[in-house]
Amino acid sequence: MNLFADIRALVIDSLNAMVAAGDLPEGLDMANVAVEPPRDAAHGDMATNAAMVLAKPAGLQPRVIAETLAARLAADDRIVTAEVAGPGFLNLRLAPALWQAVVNAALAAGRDFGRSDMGKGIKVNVEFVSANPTGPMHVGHTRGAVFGDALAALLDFAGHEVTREYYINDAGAQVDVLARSAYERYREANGLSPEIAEGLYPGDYLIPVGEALKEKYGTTLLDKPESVWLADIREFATAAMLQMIRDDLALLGVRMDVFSSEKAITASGRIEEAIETLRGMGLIYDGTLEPPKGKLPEDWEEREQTLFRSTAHGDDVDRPVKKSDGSWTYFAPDIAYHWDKVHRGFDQLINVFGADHGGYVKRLKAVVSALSNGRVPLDIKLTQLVKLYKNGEPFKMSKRAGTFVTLRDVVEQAGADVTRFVMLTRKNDAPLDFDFDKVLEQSKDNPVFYVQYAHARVCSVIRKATEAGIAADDATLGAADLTELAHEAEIGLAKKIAEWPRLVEIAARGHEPHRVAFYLYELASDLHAHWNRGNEETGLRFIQDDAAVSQAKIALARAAGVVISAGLGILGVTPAEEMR
RNA sequence: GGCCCCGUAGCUCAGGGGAUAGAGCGACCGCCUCCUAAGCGGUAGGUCAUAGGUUCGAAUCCUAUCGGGGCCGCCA
Repeated sequence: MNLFADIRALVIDSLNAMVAAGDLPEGLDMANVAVEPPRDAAHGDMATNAAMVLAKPAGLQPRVIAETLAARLAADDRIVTAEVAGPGFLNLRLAPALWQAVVNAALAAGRDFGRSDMGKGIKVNVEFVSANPTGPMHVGHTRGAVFGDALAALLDFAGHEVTREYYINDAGAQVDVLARSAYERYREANGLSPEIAEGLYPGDYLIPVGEALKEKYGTTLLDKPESVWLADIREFATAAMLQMIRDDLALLGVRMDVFSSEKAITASGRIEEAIETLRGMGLIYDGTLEPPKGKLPEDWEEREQTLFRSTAHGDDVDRPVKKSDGSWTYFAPDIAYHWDKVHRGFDQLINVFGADHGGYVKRLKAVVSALSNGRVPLDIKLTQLVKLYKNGEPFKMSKRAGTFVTLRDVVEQAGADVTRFVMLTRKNDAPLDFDFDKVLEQSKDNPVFYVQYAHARVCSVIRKATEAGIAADDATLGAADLTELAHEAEIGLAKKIAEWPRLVEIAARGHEPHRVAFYLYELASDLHAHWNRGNEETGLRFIQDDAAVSQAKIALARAAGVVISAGLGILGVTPAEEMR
């Protein structure tokens, strides 16, 4: 049940009736007609811009349209008043029964309240994390993991068919470096001193891998040339790293549906297929690139390479797919991988990358555009840096030094719920400060706590009522007579609840899970405020002497709790039943 | 040099064509005999970086400029 959608439908019907009656010309585009909550609640419950949007194409004064529309809307028994205001806004007041019905709908649907079918039949692939399998996940990966997982959950809630996917970069030079690093740890496990040369991965996490290699190979690989052991150790170490990454993701409650391997795609011949397909479109050619403007690299020299004409699909320059020695660039398997995704029948692709991959956005969009003939949109969400603070001091992370702060460090200190919520209370493209001290604070300064507390209060009311002998189970609350729920403060809370289905669609459409977090904060705030009004006006308390009246009021609280629970579910945060 | 993101209250940030631009923190003043005061109410605080443009209407869209960050052919 989406009350805003219902009323918009009523407005559109009324406009069509006006067309039929000759009050409006035919053929008007009503796509921009919106029904939304007014900025100022004093204006009414909902406002529509219909008259202003249609005035110009209809060749009429906005107020003329608004007056006629108002008269028609007022005839519907759901509309109490329809007033023309300002330049042509139409402010609507709705019958209290509609808001009460929202409470009923929330109780009937439970955590499914707000689910949408806007994504029905749309297959979406959300690729996220895709960290190199060369070490544990760090803080930056954590943000991408949380964002991608919440976005996937949001799209699912909005009715899409969602696949969570991880692309394993297990074919490039970095996994050779991993193999060499692991080999040194293998030597170490055999009592030799490791030589962690410059450029190898120095982290301790490879020590157990070295020991496992000793278990498997004993001393047989010692003092053998790299050509003997590289491939085997690479495979072994990559598998170990991937398992570590899966464990890290599990700490956050993130589970992937599909792991795609760069190595497998390369071996499958997909690269050649994809490049030939592009060549058939005239988008592959041999040529040379202009040197980058500004600071010229010292060793710049012109070389002929195989290039992808990405400029034909919106990129700024064409991009090399082959190095001058004829081997593939990193971009080539990416082309094959995205071609593979298109071929798997997805209708929309979403990639979540760190902001340092910003330079790849245009060329990947060009690839997907070319290979899907423009059918499949690719949205790339870049997550900005996370700055960690503790005791007022910034935490540094440096993968090279082996001293970077890992996902595990963060989750063990802050907990998965807190980590997830905090990382979602910011737009993906804004930098994020993560202060361990603030994030663990139990006060209203901490949004995680604040929202959790609101949910716990609802649970508390239900417990108290039950103890007092008032049935407050969902079935009873769902059947409660809500006509008692008429106070302006109670209707106000119901209105906030009514915004939830609309919020879900807006957030899903924009691929913006942070909107859920902000909405939950607002809803929690409304609930806390309403709770405190009970101090002054005892008639607003949830538990009253009369059981039936109590049940109506508790139903309202429970409806808010249901929405908080559903929203936290999307964010991957457990709703607290009590605070400790 | 080019491309991408950002610039909104003292601070951290929402809002991203619509009415008088919001929240939290910090400051100040109030609220517990009462379902959790782990909370609530109020006051103060703004040339929405700047300058043009589009529009009935711009913090929001476009252009330019300034400031911050990121990226920029054989690294992944």
